[in-house]
Parts: sequence; structure tokens; C-alpha cells
Amino acid sequence: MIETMADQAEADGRRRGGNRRAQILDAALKLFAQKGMAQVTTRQIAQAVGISQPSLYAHFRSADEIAAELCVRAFAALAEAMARVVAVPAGSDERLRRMARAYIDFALAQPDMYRVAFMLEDPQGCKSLGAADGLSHDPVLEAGLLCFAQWHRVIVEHVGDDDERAMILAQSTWAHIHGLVSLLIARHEFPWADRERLIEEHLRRLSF
Amino acid sequence: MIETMADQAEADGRRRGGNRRAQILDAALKLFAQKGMAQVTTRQIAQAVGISQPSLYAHFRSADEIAAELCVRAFAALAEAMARVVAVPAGSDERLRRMARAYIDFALAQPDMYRVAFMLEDPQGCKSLGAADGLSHDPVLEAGLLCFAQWHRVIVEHVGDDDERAMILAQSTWAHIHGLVSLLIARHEFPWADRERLIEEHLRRLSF
DNA sequence: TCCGTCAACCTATCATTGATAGCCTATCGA
DNA sequence: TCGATAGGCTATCAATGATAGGTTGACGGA
Repeated sequence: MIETMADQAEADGRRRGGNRRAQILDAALKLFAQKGMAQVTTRQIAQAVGISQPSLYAHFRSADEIAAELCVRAFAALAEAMARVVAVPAGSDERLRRMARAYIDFALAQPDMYRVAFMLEDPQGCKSLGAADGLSHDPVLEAGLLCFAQWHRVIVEHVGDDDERAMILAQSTWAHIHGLVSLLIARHEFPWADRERLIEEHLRRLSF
Repeated sequence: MIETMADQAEADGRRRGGNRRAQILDAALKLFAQKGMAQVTTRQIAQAVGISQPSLYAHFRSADEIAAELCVRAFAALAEAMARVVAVPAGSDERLRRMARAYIDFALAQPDMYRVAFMLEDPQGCKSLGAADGLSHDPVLEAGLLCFAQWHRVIVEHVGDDDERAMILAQSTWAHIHGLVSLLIARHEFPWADRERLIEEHLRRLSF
């Protein structure tokens, strides 16, 4: 029984480059999606990868650090999804609307990723992540800011050069979209109206 | 050292009616607010109340049940805060705006309560709460629905009798407001614009 | 060819956590 | 006065995140 794990480690593990880290992250994300963040244990992750539970700590300093890394990845994926849509030329209003739609589609297609990025109760696990130097340079925050910057840029194009107004509008519109997807994701049991009609109305009300 | 706990239990505990349950909930909420939900242990709650950790289980079936109860309370408090404002006579548009403002004010004044109600990753702890009968009658969901009903009613007054449209608008506007407060609460570290101006703009954009 | 180094892994083990078992005690109605 | 009951306690469990210390195998210079 137990030796199976060691066997699997040699059969499975060594053959793929040195990307155990990525392998662990993939397994963790899959488990998070299946059972919900709080129900996943380090032993389950280790077993899914085919290594022993303490071996995780050769790649991550703590369980929270795994979550933090996933958080960074999720932000990056969302930013990329938006960037792809924004790259297509269009009027600033149309681009904004497309970006919002891409945001919603991404979140609903990858609810676990979105959950990890935005609904992590305590992303402080990353406090000590990149802080080899004195400055506590938080990679999760940075990834989030980069993601928001994508959103902000399109808003700036839309409303012109009033900086503070642009920032306020960016934050307000972002909250508008986040509110819907986070509730749709987190509250399955709620008696939602028809999802597509709800989204369309929500997007319609994005105008300003 | 240890006997102190027993002493305190007799000094503190017995004197207050039989409301140990409420006492536990208060202590738990306070701790949640101080240290963040995930960092609070049953032993800390017990110590704060002045009883031993196993004694909690005489009042609650599990730790999740404590959180679920707090969730119900928080929904009720929010609903009450809205009801108080809605009771004041005004035009339907003005009432809606006041209710939204009351919602935001409540959430920002009681961030821990709002967090417990809406940002509980896993309110399944209540699955077995009221289900003595076969029907799994979920009190948390019910409290949430009651709270939403408050919101919905004002929307109905505002938009008239198109039922589905009213429901969609109610859900969309609720998401609009929830998005802002949940982000403001959960993302302290984000470089927010001036809070009051942001809120005002967000409320302005509530119109439809 | 041999040996030191290093990364990745393992087993054994901790302290802490939520939860259960079983006993004690004070209060209260018959 | 006495049994029942509510509420509490200590002792203890299994599971969890984390650490300690040893083992293996690849790789590079003597």
C-alpha cells in the first residue's frame, strides 16, 4: 500500500522535467475545484501528485503558499483573458463591454480559479513569499494590481484624462462585475433568474 | 492556571440567564473580527467565554454550526438595517437609494458580520442544522432569502409589475452593491480611491 | 574511476485542531 | 429527600500542517 506511493513517484514523477512545482499546483487547483478549498488537505494534494506529504515542503514553504501561488496564476489568467479581447480593435465603449463579458465568461468557466483569486479569505499566506529583502513585496497583490490595470486602462480610454474620475469609475465598474460573478459562483443555492438574461441586463447597466 | 477557567465559569457564566449560546456567538464573532475566521479555534472561543472547549459541543453540534448561526444573525441584522430605512416614506427611487446606502453603511460598519454572512466560503455547515425532519430546511439560506426579499420588494415598487424583470433588476442591483462592499472589506491592501467619493459614484450608477 | 555535493524524496514524529466518551455537580420538581 | 437533567470537566482520538533526519541518485571535477 505505502510502497505504491514510492513506485508511483518514480514512474510518474521523475519522467516530467523538474516541474514538480507546477504539477503540485495543478493537482491542488483540481482538488480545490472538486471539494472546495477548505476541504483539501496537504496529504490529498501529495497523493494526487504521487509524493509523500512532507515532500510538498521541498517545493512550497507552507500550504498557504500553494494557495498564494494559485492566486497569482489565476490573476494572470484572468488578465490574459481580458487582454486577448481588448486587443481586438473597436470603439472604447464596445471594448469595455467586450472586456466585461470576457471577465464574466472567464469567471464562470473557471469558477475555482476565480474563487482562488478573489475569494481567498486570507491571502496573507503570501506575506513571506517574496520577502527575502526587507520590503514585503507581495506577489499576490502585484498580480491583482496588474489585472486591475488592464481593466483601468480601458476605462481611461473610455472616459478621457480625468485621472481621479477614471480611477473611481474603474473601481466602481469592476466592483459591479465582480459582484455578480462572485455571487453566482459562491451562491449556487440561491434562486437565480435566468443566468444569461441576468448577465445581459447587468452588462446593459454597466453604461455610464 | 487551569482552575482559573472553572472559577471564571462559575463567576461569569452562571450569573447570566441560560444564554450561554448567545454568549458563545458573541465571543466567536468578536474573535472572527479580530483574527479572521480561519485563524479562530474552538479553544479560543471556549476560553473567551470561560468554559472548556468540549463544553461548546453542548450548545452547538460543530464549529461550523457556530459560523452558520452567526451567518443567520448577520443576515437578520442586515435585513433589519434595511427595513428601518425603508420604513421611512419617500418616492420609490429615493427609497431604493436610501436602502442601498443603508446596506453599504451596515456592511462597512460591521465588516465582520458582513463577511460572515456573505463571504463564508462554505456555509454547508448548516446542512444538518434544522433537518430533524426529512426536508433539509436550511436556515442560512432562508435568512439570506429573507434579506434579499427586503431588497426585492423595494425594486418591485420601483419598476412595477413585470415580475421577471423585477427579479433580474433586483439581483443585478444587489450584485452591484455587494460587489463594492465585499471588495472594500476583503481587499484592504488595494489602493482604493477616496472611499466616500467612490461610494457616491457607485450609488449614482445604481440608477436604471 | 571515484568521491563530494546537492536536490528530491522518504519515514517517523510533533503540536494543534475539531470532536467524542464518560464522569461530576448543582438545581429543581415530585 | 431524591431522581432527573442540564451544563460542565478531564482525558483522549483521529486528522492536519509542519519539522527532523536519513537515503538515494544524478552530476561534475580530481
